[in-house]
Amino acid sequence: MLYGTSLALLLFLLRWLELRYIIFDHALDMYMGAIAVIFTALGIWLALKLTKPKIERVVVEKEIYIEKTSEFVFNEAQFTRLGISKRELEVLQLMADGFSNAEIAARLFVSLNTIKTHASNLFMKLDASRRTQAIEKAKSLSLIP
Amino acid sequence: MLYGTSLALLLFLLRWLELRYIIFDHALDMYMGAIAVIFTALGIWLALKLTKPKIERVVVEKEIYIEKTSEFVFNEAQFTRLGISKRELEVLQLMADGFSNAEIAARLFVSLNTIKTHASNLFMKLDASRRTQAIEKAKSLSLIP
DNA sequence: TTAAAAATCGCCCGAAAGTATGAGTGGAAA
DNA sequence: TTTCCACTCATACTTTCGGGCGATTTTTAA
Repeated sequence: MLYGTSLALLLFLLRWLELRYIIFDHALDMYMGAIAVIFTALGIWLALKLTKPKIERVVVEKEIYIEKTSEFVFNEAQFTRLGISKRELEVLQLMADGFSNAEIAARLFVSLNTIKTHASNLFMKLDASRRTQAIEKAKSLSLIP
Repeated sequence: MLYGTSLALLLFLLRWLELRYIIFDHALDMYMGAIAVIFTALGIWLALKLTKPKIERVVVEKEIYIEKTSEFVFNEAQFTRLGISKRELEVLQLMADGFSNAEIAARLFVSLNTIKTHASNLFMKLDASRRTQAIEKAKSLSLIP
């Protein structure tokens, strides 16, 4: 056992000496190699450190539900965009409330024909051909509650 | 002029010689430097080539406002209380969507008269005399969205 | 199987609704 | 002052709606 151990140690020593010799013999090459490795590492490090990260914009759509019970907010933008007049809006409102042209006329103290004209203009502006369509559209545009 | 030119040339020659001497004198250093530069470049190239592109995720929150059509809950109670039939409800829905009787008839593959009958029955049951009124009432009773 | 309910369709007629066109008035802006 | 526009009204005509009535055929449920 002792013999075996010493033999192994000797062998190790020889190996180490051999290695040292090789290293010594090829000192320049090793030096070059070391430099190459080190500077390669430096290059990698530099590249990783100094490259600008590619910015990726992730749009997360956050849905916000508006309570229908929340009080009606009139859409001024659509109102002006469509060029609807105040009087027309009144008529539209009353139409949506289920009044007939005659009833609207009476309520606004104007003639039936006037209401018809307003209605006609409304239909044009709202791109509708029936009062029900106009009401639908107006509601979806938040022109009326 | 000739004199000036030759003087300049001479100066250039001297400079060149001086440079060569320096290079020769420091050949090893230059060599090392070149290796360092080359391997640094190699490292950078390696890093850029072999690493996944750095991606920075920027989360942008976009708020989307959704008209809370909040899960329209059909009012079964009112539906049965008023004795409205399924077919009538269909007609009611299409009326609310702004379709004319003729359009509804075409959509449901029945005659115009049939739609008129359904409409008539609806008006009775909803205690309305106009389709706009019927729609109003139906909406308030949550029979349609 | 049978009665009730629902769905289908027809016809007539008057009342609304909607179209097209023209025109007068008053207030605000240019 | 003139021009523009919202508002008003009218006539004439077409289309759609809605009421009233009756009828047949499915479906559904007792």
